[in-house]
Amino acid sequence: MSNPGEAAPESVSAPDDFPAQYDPAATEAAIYERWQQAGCFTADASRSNRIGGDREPYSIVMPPPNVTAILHVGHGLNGTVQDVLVRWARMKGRETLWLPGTDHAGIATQNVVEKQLAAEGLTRDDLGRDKFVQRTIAFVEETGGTIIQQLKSIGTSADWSRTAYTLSPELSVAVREAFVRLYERGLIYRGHRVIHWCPRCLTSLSDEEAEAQETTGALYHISYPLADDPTRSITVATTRPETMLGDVAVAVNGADERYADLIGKQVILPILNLAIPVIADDYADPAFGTGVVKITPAHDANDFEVGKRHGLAAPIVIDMHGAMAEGADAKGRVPEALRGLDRFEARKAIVKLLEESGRLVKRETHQHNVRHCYRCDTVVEPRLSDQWFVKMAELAAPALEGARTGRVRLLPEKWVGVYEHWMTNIRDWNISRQLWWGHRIPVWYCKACDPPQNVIASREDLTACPHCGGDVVQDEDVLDTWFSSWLWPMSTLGWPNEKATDLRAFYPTDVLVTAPEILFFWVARMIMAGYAFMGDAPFHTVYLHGTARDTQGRKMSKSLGNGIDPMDVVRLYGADALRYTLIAGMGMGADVFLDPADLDKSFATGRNFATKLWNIGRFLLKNVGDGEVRPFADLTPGELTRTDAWILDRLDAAIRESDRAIGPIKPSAATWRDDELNAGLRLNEFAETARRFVWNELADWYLEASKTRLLTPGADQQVARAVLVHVFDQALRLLHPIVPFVTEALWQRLPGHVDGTYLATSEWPSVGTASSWAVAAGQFELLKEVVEQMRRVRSEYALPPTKAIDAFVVAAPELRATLEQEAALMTRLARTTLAFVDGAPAGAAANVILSGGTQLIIPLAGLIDVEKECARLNTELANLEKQLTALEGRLGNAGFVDRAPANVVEAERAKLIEWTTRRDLLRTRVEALCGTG
RNA sequence: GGGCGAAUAGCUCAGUUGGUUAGAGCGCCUGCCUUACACGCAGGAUGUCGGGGGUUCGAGUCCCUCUUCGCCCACCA
Repeated sequence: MSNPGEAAPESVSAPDDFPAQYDPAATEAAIYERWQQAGCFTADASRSNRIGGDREPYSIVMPPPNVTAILHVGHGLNGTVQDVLVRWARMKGRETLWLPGTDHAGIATQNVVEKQLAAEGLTRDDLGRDKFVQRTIAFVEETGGTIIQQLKSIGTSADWSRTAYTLSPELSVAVREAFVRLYERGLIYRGHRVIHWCPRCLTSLSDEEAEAQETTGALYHISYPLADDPTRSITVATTRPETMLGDVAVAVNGADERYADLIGKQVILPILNLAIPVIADDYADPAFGTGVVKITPAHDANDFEVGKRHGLAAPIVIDMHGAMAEGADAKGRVPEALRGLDRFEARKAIVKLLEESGRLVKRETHQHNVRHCYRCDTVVEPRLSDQWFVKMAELAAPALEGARTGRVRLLPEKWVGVYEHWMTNIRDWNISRQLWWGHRIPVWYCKACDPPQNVIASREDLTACPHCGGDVVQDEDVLDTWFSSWLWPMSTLGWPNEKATDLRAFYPTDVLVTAPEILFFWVARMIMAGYAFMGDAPFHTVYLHGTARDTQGRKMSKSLGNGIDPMDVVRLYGADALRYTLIAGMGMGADVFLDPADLDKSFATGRNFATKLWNIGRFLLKNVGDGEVRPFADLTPGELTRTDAWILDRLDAAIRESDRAIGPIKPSAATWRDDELNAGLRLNEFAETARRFVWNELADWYLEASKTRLLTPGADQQVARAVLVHVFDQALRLLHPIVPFVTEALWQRLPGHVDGTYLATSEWPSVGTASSWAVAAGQFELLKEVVEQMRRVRSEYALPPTKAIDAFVVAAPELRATLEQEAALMTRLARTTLAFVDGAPAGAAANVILSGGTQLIIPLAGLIDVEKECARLNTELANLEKQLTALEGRLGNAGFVDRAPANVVEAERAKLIEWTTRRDLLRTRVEALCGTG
């Protein structure tokens, strides 16, 4: 993390400041500070071409972490993905805005503060609402900035000048506006029904916040005797016997013949000895349990509906804390002995009472889902109460349509089905919470007026009733946190002020990056809000990334203690190592596996790569120096060597593949075309492409091949210097989105670097005029093949590097001329001298047939095991002949020749010629070396 | 119970509309401290693409089926 007390160094590019070992801790903070001072991440809305500027905008809103959160690997993963996209877009010349912020996180934050109070022996009621809110504000101010600082330390290139907060005055205006508009459209209403209630958090929850968990419970069969004939009884099955105190009926299916004669009769509710009716309702499923279900309207959402259909009362026998109590309509329903008992204790007590009275027929284990509070994991209690709801079907329609038409795409695509399923079966959203921390519901009640005028939703605080001027009181509840989050892409840009510059410049945004867990909580609702309030989707792409897991595949979590603190990784190996490891390890939507017990091993990939880059930089500085370098653009094709052509060709390939892996940056039309729907956002492919280029091509071949040129004064030395600087410069640009710090540090040190310019805001590479390099690049490929084969032979026969060997090359005239020119280079790279001959030398030798029919023969009299070499060659020959037979078969097949695409057939024909030549040569070698037997 | 997805090297995964001898990283084996890098260099091994059937000139890729694992949703008490 940057140390605020320490000024950023003047320059990090002094040549003597190039330590042999890369030290991320020393460089990263300073570089981040300079980016910020230079305003690299600040978006200029006026440049957006949506409001007359000269650039296309690119914007991402950051999923706001909870204001009191501490960075975990999940944030790291999420932030890094976005940062890669944002840095890429910025370098591609888009006016780029990454808008950060935090979420006030109603329940979560309130819980934390209540825990603090509990440690002091206090409850929120002891403080009272105002003091509690003040205390929470103070707590958030004190600790709330931590995650922002942590995000900075991993390189987050967000525009901090626009940092938003879901509970800020500006966003509160948006929340009220959204509420009132929906209320006025009749889409927000107050409902009296059974909702999910957390008896610990003491608030209602939405369906999404009440998470189902598979639980092994018991199904209790209880017999209810008939009122007019105690010898007969009816048996009900229930998982929650404690709720029977609130029973008002038992229901059977009207079509169930077993119970047809009982409908309309009365049964006696055990324990209470209360007569309740037997009713017929389709809700009772004859196939489940006994086919008889007890009806407890106040404590089960389905029973409530049944009760409503039959005009039954809804006695409440469990209070807000989950304890047995006589609530509304429940006079005399909770026996003295059970009052105040926790619901689970009461269950045991009631089961015992039933057992004693012989009413418990049987108890069987039963697998079922029990809902738990997503914040505190307490078993949710269905509770009858008045809550505010949003009618969702109307809002869902355009959001569903948006996904179907390709206005919004979801990646990976498997989530589309999940999204559609949820949208088409959407249920109304309970948005009121009985909390103190959050947006107060903007509704006031007048005692004097009659319905519906007594309920007033207002954008402004009300002190008097607009109808009668009398006293009003505001609704005590607050809104679900997600009611502010769902407006995030609009509210952070200035909505509801539709003239706001940022809103016009940057809405709709581009990509939303988040975890699939909050697809319904947040993403789907944002899309709905976008259509409802702005008439368009808030983004064109939703990228749902995977989860960080330990080596056993368990999700990293605080409670399991298997998490990794990203700050540890930053301290030990640097933010780049963290970022590279995460990006490289994360396939599209796939989870990332890390070992919390072995950080060294887990982050070796990223650490090693950063070190490699650093060392390439050191090599460059040492061999190129910081003297003047010819501009790459001034080089003429004739000056370039085959090696230069090859690396330039590879660079172009790397650029092309990188762009294809990340892009397209946005849909080519208003909606995504079918062939674009699944394109891009393969960040791991991007990482691998860039890595392969820098490491396996630039470092392993170009650098090695250029050493002599760089050390030999003359014109070619200047060409080599120019190409090397150019290619490394381009490579740093390519890698910058993934490993911004080390690339910036190196880029600043490149010869010719202009002070005050930053890689972070420099241009993304574009492909050169590759066609002029293609032939020479192909020649280098052959050279490379020769070197690789000579190395292989050396290794195979365990010939020490000090042992001098000659290799004979037999090649077609034009190839031979080329190879002869590169003899010195090949000799150096393979540590083997070459002789060019017309015929293959006799005697014991290692034999290699290369592409183009070139033969490599390495005489190894006394060193070679002829038998072994013959075996190897014979195997190779046999394989080749098998492949040839198959190939000939394919080409002899009319079906193939007629129906396969022309280019495929063409390629197969070329292959046939190549393979035939190779086979013939191989045969000759086998005969020469091993005899005809 | 409904829906969606996956099964490819020891591990994690690529393999885009069917078309070369199926790839990468990590791990593993061998040899090297070669003047940027041992956090490195060079070389190597490893797959009846879950089983079975089908369509096709051709199937890891398309269809059917079975098996096994995920994920999402759900008011069977």
